[in-house]
Amino acid sequence: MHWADFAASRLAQRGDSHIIATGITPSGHIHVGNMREVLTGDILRRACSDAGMNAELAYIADTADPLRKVYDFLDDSYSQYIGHPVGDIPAPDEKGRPDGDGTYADYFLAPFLAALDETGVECRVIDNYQSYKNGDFAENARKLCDAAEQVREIIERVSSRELSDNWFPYNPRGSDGSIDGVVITNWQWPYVHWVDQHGIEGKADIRTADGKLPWRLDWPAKWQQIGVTCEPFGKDHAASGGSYDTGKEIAKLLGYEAPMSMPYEWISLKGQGAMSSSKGITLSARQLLDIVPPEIMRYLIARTKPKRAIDFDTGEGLISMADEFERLGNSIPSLQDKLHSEEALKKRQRDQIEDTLAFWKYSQVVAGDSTASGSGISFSHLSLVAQVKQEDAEVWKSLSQTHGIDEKQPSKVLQERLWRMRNWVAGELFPDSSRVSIQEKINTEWVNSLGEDQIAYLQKLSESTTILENTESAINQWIRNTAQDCKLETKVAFNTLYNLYLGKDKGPRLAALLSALGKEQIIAPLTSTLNHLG
RNA sequence: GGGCCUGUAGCUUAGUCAGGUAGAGCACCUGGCUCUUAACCAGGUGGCCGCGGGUUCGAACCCCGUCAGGCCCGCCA
Repeated sequence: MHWADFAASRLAQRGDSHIIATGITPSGHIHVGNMREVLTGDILRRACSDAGMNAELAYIADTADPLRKVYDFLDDSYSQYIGHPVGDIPAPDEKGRPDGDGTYADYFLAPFLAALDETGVECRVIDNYQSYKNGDFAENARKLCDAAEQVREIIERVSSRELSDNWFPYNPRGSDGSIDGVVITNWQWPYVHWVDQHGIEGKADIRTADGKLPWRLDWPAKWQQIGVTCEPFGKDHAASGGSYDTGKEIAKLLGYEAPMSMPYEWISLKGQGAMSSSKGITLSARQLLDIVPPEIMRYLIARTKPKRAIDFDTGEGLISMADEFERLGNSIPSLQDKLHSEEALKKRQRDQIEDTLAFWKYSQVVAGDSTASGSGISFSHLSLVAQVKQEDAEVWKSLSQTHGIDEKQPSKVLQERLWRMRNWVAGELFPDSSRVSIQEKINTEWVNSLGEDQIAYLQKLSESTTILENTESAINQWIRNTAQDCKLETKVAFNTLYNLYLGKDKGPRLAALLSALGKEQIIAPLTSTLNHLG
């Protein structure tokens, strides 16, 4: 059974209506790791719907969280905003100065939400800072402040850590707007009285956004307010004594049963380590979707159990995963037939087929549409054609010859695949091993190792270039017919030509490659090789 | 120091909760396609299931220990 269906079946035992929550603090570029959280939630939501339950995904933007530090991508002038809610401070401009349009939170949130939309994630966005302003936290904040000693006991016991004497279940903002270094002097509904690091005194109304609950309390308070029944979260929260453990007890204090947990592992970038904004190891959701088709991003998450770490390879690994996805799409009908046929399947086989079908189902950008995501063209082939053909029209023409697509009206999926492929090929993430590079110089060692029959073949090719037309089919005929004339095995002929042009034993469709090169470039290596042989 | 997660073929992994001959995909090899070999189709090679012990008729799975990687038990998410 697919992990999402399994989780849905456990949720079904709790009730038939569910709110799955997910959220992050928009303190910087929102990266692929965060994408896993949201996609995990979205796939679970679909699984619940498929199982006949009502299910909604709530995306909580933690905009009330304070700016922790001046990140590398920010100008030093941001130091004045440390401790201020990210939903309340200005966005950075292109130089990282706090002079951009809109809020800091929106600046990072907007592209991420757009990326979610592209990936087929359906969610209700909840702005946490706004929730504080609306007074949504008032009741829970009151209960927690009234039960301050009990709350302290829970956190100290469960996390086995000692809280400072002046710890209080509410962090008000001081006279400069920062929550850092503010000490509580008194609590009387609805005011928390404080003295800040400048020695200035004041009071915060907990029915407003004059401050916020500390994270370990903010979380369970939100569960209760929103009615969260399940939440995927990073493995850090899941560790014993971590925020989920304390959250469970705090929720009980608030008279609410904690949501079902769903811990997930990190995504790291292959060869670079864990995603970390501060170390500069990061791939934002936007950067990702500029090269990875959304259905393939979904596939990555859907096929991997949440507890398993993902080492994301944006190079060769992406090509092979995308090819796998394409093959999977082609095999769906036969898998379905196999599952429904009378043929006796072992349980293991059946499970495996069911899982595979689920991978495909949950990868679809449009839920329920099981045909739209396949493009019919493998990634590896598309990468080649995209490199060889500069004009899109030429790509469609080539694909119509090789794969029978409609040259005039390529599918939308395919068009999007191509622009992403072009972005990828143009950037640094594209793997060198898949780059097509024509040999600049002839490899004399290789030339000297050529057999008589191969030399005769090259000779014959060279003699017949004058009448050669620069089309794929003409070039293909030229290669094959000449080989036949020389009584050279086709296999050897191709091997020889791959070595001549690419310096490799194998390669992409040679006729396609050569026709894109142009006649002069076809002839030059032939001539220089024959000259070398004298 | 205390706790949690992960370790299965060269790579990605299923199976661990409910013990019953270790299953896939990629790569590789072979064959097929009077279209090419990085396209497509069929078949094949490849596993002391991290390691050591225990329970059992029987262990990848349960128990104890051990090694390796990651995470939490400060702030913050």
